[in-house]
Amino acid sequence: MIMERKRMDCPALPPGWKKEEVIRKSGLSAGKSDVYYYSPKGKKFRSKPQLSRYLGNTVDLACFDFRTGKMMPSKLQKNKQRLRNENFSLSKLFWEKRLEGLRSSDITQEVLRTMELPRGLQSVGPDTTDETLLSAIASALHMSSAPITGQTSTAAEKNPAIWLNTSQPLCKAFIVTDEDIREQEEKVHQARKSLEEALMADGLARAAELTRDAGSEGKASA
Amino acid sequence: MIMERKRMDCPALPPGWKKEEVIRKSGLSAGKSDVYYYSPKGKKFRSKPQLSRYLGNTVDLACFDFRTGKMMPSKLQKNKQRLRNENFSLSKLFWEKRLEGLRSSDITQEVLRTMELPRGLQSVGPDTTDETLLSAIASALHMSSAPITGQTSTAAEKNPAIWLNTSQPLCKAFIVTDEDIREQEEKVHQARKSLEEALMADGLARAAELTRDAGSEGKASA
DNA sequence: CGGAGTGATTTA
DNA sequence: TAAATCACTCCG
Repeated sequence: MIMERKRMDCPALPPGWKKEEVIRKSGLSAGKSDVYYYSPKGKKFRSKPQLSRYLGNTVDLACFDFRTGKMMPSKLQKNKQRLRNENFSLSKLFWEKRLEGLRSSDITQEVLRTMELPRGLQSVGPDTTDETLLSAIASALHMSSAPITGQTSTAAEKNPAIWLNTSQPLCKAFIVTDEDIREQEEKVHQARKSLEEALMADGLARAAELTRDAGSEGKASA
Repeated sequence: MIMERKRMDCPALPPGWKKEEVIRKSGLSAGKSDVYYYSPKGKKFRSKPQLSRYLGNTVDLACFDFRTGKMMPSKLQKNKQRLRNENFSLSKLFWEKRLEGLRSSDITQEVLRTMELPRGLQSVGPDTTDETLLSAIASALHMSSAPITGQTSTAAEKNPAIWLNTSQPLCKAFIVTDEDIREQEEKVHQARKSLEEALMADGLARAAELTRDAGSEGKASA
């Protein structure tokens, strides 16, 4: 029988980290449980994102199952799917960002240079030849203008990578209407906003986490 | 741009019911939307089955389209077709379920005997007569036929185990239709699962608590 | 512990 | 496959 409510060593994490499971005793969720982790210094973590932010890339939590405290290779699959989608979004953001850059260098570009980027974004960023830019434009247009070609490419929508990697049927996407242009402008606007928010949020989160850590540890050691 | 996140009157439902549509803002399903309904008293409903269970026979939702909030006569056909097929083996399911209940009950009894139980549960556990089994079935049925007794137990809906603590007015639940039985088949299954989980969890929690207490007292008296 | 928001699973 | 339902996470 498992001992709940006790801080257990967690082999999947670095030495000194503990895991605790607390059963809810009443309310609608009676019987459900909450899982917490404690750093070697005693800081309490209540969620995987929180843990992730703290550990950064010192530990890869991609396969880490927060509830069980174990590495679950099976999760990798699902994460891959997720990553793919994230790459997708990031690709979109990145290229829309590029387009925007053609018109004006902007605040967001500044931000990008001055802070660490999400992994997915970095991997997309490096190649900036005209050819890839063109593909990206076509791709971006395609994604938001299915009606133009009459296509309904579910695959492309969910996995733009297939469009980004193919050198081919993008020409069709250039049959564009005014409305599509307007639509795209809105997309760019929203994308910029989203990106800024995401980056800001991430940066702030890290800062906040670190600040709190300092606070907690201060208390703990006091 | 449409204003989402606003509770709209829903003419297809009784007066006072509201409908809300919320767009998912992030994650894999970003852009998709969820539809919720709110009863006149403000209770939130997240799916048609949930709504159905609550409204029961007071409102016929056969043609009700949950997403749009409107009556769609076209839906009726499919429902009738499906029901006819299922009626085929309904009584059989019911009795199979009853037999299965005997077995399942025994399994749970094992659990009950091997660990300490919350006070309310103890009174239920030891007794294995047909009477308690009947009560259990009635209780379970009751959960899916709130309209019959006019009761609305949020707690019961979310955590069936809570019903084990109530001793009563289950007899009314036996005014049941074939469809109710079919639905119940699934309910019973889920309820049993939840119950076992809840008992296990609760038992473990108590055991842990006792262990800890014993430990503390030991230290204290030492 | 609650509950909104999102992931995971089931259904049509 | 997508839509509908259900389950869970995560933070207040």
